Amino acid sequence: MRVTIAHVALRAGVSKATVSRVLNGKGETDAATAARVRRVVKELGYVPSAGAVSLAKGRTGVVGVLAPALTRPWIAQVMQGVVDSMEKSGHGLMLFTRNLGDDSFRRFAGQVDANAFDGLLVIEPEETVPALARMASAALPVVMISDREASPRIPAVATGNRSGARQAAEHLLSLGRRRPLVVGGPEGYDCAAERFTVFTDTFAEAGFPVPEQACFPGDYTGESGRVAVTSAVADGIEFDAVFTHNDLSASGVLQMLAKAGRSVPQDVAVVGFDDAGHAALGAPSLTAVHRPLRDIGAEAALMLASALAGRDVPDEPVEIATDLVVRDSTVRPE
Amino acid sequence: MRVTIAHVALRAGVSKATVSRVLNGKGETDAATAARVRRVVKELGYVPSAGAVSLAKGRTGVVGVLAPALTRPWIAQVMQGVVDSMEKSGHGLMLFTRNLGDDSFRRFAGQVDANAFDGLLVIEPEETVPALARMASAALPVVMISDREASPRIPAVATGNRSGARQAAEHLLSLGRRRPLVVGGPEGYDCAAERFTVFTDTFAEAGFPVPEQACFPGDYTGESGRVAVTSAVADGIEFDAVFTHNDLSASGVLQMLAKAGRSVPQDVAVVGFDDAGHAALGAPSLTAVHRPLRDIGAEAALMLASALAGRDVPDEPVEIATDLVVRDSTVRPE
DNA sequence: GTGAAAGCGCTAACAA
DNA sequence: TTGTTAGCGCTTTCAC
Repeated sequence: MRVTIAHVALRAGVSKATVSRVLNGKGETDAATAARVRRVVKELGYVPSAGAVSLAKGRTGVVGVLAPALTRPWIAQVMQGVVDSMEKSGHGLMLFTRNLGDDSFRRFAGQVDANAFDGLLVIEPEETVPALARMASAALPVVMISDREASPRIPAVATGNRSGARQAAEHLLSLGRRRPLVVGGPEGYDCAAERFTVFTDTFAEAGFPVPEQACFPGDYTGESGRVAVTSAVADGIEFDAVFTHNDLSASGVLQMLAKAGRSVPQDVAVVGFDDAGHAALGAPSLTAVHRPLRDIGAEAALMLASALAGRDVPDEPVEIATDLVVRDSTVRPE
Repeated sequence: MRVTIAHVALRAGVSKATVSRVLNGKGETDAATAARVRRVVKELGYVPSAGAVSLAKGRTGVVGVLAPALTRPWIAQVMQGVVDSMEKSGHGLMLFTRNLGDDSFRRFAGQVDANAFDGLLVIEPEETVPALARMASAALPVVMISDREASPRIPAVATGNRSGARQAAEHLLSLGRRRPLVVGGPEGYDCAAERFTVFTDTFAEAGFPVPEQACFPGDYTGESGRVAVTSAVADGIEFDAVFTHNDLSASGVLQMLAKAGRSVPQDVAVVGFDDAGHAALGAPSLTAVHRPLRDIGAEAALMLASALAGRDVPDEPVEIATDLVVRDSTVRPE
């Protein structure tokens, strides 16, 4: 049978209250008593029941984390940052993904209603923001990782979609490229929309608007990169650069450019996004917007821990700087 | 203030016990009473407190999941399978990684001692197996995902390290390759050791033992693939094939072979492992042992759910079949 | 400094 | 069929 606080109390010859005090460091306790209690705790291998503690304290020590899906490499990176940071602050983390659609979110919301969490950390909340805002206003600390316009009163860490897209555009412009192809992300994804808008705006401001037929929707897979290049070539669209919204589709682009006989970077310069995994590994290696994903996750978790500790957190979204890592796909080494 | 079962009881004009019965479908309840209770529950938006329920029932509805780290793509895939499957079975999942070393495991073990979980799911337990065995024998259901020799009494799902390594070797042998280079994984990783042993054994059995200098340790990064090829070439080691322990190091290999002027697959055939992400995307695309990672995760979660439901689970490790996906890096399309 | 007692919000015997 | 009474294991007033 489980060792409970009652066993410890009995054996140490004190009351349960005293054991609790010693363990939580609350109130004054006689040094000798405390030592005795601690010895018995060790002898019995007593560990307080997490459930009972949280029922009594009204806090669970657990935060709920909601992510879109773990299979996209950048999210896995962010999550690792979150996990590490949360571990350090001593919080448990219950993981939910929205991989199975609405149902997934309902499960998450159900746990929230069941008071299972002290706080929430949501990655790319998208359409769930209104629901989150409601939870946040019910005195539940919420932090999100998102580039979306900050929702009122939900602290956020921005992932650099805007700054990254601008860096990519400026890099290509500085190389004299004027006619980029853009391979985007899925319709309805904010991150995709932002990267797209900022990139094309930057080109337009420089006097080189990107024509509509040079813009291809994508789905963050290699296939969408291949399709974009194939159809651009087939349609006779002229281009001297390609900006893709992630590294995977950039791979597809490089692959297809090779088949089409366009040399990289001479004929076409290619820039990817995220730099989360294999960007450095291709031939040619891929120039990419690097997002410090682990740091982003860790920062968000830290903010949440702060909020849980009663400290206050920045109102403004915290921007984590991106940087462009230049590799062979835009600048051939001399 | 939170709505509790007492509020519902009061408003419905029944006792808390009746509300509980209606909600849990236990015992007989008058249809009219039940309907009234349900109406009040809806009106008040009552959701039972997860903590209180688990304290009273002695079950938390939560399983602890311990993974090595999320940043390796294959693990992220497995985890997604686990998450999806667990969501369907209605269990919560607390995530821990061993990313921060011993400390991480201690935190996990602490939660176990605190009775925070109904069951445990561990990916690549490695050196933690003895500790897990202890937990398992304390009547806590444990399932692991591992190719390691099954620990006594811990149900396991095997990830196909052995079968995959054999498929890779047989494929290369069938292509007439006789002198493979092997780029392994980190020392001390069981998975690496198994892939290595099975691969070299298969070659040896065919009459072509792999010399020691053709075997390179690695760390699952692209860099280790580059280093292996570079030093093999520098040392004048002859080879007509490379087997790497994951896709990432295969990328490094391909990259370096290109620089060294060896054509793939004519001069050198390359086989990767996992097929978890970008294998299809290189130029040439990579032949790789494909592991159905999502399925592996889902299967393990299913087994755990079975165990939690009191059904019994297979003693023998469940093997999920791997298959070899042949691409351009071993067989040039006609 | 320490103990007794009253909860935290729920479930489960046992009666009625 | 339903209510009453004890807990689940801990924390936290309030006395002493």
